[in-house]
Amino acid sequence: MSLTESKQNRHPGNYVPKQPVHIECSIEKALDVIGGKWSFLVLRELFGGTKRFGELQRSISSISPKSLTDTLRHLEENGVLERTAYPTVPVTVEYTLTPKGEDLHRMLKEMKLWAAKWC
Amino acid sequence: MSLTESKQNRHPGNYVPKQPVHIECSIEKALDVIGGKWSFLVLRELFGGTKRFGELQRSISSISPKSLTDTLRHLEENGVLERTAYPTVPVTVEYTLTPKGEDLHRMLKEMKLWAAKWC
DNA sequence: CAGTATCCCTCCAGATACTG
DNA sequence: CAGTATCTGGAGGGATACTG
Repeated sequence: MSLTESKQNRHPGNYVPKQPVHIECSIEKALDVIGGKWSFLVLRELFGGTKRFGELQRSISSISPKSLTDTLRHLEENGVLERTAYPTVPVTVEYTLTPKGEDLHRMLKEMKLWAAKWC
Repeated sequence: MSLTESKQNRHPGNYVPKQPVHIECSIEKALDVIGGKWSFLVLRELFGGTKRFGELQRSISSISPKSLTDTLRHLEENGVLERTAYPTVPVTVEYTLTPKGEDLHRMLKEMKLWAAKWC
């Protein structure tokens, strides 16, 4: 599945659905949030606490900066994480899960349980 | 996300990962099963009981036969559904969830709960 | 009925290079 | 450091026609 986003396109060339799709708020929405190729890997890292861009890039084997940015942006737009920039030199940026993001934990846990049982 | 499959390629041109990927048996595996564009829509139908190819095609808005076949095959390979063909004329084919497939229900339910709470 | 077989084309992932 | 800008191949999905 691919990721979708709102009409106003902040990200040239990425995450634009073929046709604007009305996402009914249910499984489809949940899958939109975690279904991306990298989403749950980023989330997994953030469950361990606040992380910086570089940290994420290093801990997620060879994700390109573009893919990481796209994924982070998509998660941010869906309100599961928060981006905070500190005006240091050079810039410092931190990513933290929101309560909505933390709450994904139960969902992910069910997935692990299912896989553990059947695979 | 896209779907992945085993090395022996039964489906020309579809569901072939760019590089063969070792799927660790966890969230990744669960996402591989339900993460496809059509997978959970097919599953949703089958939770309501056994269905035939044509029924699925009609109830899932305008899915092409090719995509439906691909999705069903992928779900079958992952052991979440079973295909049964009856030698009638014309052919009758039924798709039914396996226990492994039925058990996806808890997972899907968690997704709905999350979405209901936060969206 | 339940699929294959093709063609075709979109469009996104990943690589690379660059920058405030 | 934390990203953009740009280019590209090829998967993956639709449309259509056909068949056991």
